[in-house]
Amino acid sequence: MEKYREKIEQHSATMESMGLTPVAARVFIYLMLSEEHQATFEQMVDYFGVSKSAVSNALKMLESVKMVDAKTIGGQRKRYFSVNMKNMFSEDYLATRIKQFYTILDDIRTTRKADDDFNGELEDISGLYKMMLFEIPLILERWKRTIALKQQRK
Amino acid sequence: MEKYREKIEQHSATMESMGLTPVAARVFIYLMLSEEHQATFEQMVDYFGVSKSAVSNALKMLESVKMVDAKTIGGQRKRYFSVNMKNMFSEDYLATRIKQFYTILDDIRTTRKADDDFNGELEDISGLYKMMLFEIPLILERWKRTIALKQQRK
DNA sequence: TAATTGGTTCTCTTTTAGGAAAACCAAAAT
DNA sequence: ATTTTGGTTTTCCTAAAAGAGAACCAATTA
Repeated sequence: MEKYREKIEQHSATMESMGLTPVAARVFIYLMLSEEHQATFEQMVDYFGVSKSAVSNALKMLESVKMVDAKTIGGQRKRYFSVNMKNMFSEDYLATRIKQFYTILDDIRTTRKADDDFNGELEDISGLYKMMLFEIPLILERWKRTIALKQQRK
Repeated sequence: MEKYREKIEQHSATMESMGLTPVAARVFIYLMLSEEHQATFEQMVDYFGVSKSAVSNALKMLESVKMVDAKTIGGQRKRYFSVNMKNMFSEDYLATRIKQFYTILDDIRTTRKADDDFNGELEDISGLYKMMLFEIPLILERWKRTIALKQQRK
């Protein structure tokens, strides 16, 4: 893992810009690069030289947004944490955000009953987000099929 | 504008959860609800009773991400700020974020030359994001056509 | 039963972000 | 030439976030 220090720093910066805390960002990248793409609590505390609470809270946060999950091996108490790709930016998560946004737009549109150009724009953008909400599941559907095909070929 | 106080508070909470600062969120919603969907610096300072620097910085931030822009009227120095719907979540902005993300995934995939299941997952998710990058312009294209049609009917 | 392991939670400190207040500045008006 | 207008920038303060360190706790092991 030593050889990855620099790379972890670099990618973590990007993840921080997407809203992760410093330690959470590092843990996330670390896990993806680690042997068997999983690691223990202790390994991460040691590697980064940060406190147990920092790692504990980072993991808690990452688990809460489904970016990471933990498994035990052979009934041992120790947990192995790993990045959970498939759930990460789930349909639900995206859908919620999109809905939140066009809900505001629609409300503003009906509140200001002006029927001017700006109301038209509000309607247009709201329409775009609704299209997105409709199209995204279709894209995901197609994506899943390409994956299924890939699996078959193996 | 007085009658909107509550509504502005309510929607601003959502916008804050999407990453805007308190004042930026309020300015953004205020502008959409205001007469002619535009307002002056002074109006906002007065309405919210916050400092000029708070409003100035909020506007600076909102302009930098293309959510708001300013125009002058009749060569006057005073600027009228308004929400810039069409640019807001522009293709470029989305594209940059999406690229940032799959760039990390692709780099990690090539770095850990493991060729295991996890590498497969990385490739899958990266593929999804690339699909998105490809599909989004198509959706935008169709969206623009529906808008054009609407314009014609007027 | 005591000690160890694998964390979590609590309290305290440090860092950072958001905003206030005042100084500042350029353009326009007087 | 001075004052006013329409902001911007700088400095400072406060509050919130991130993390340290120690205490804690439940499960396991000795």
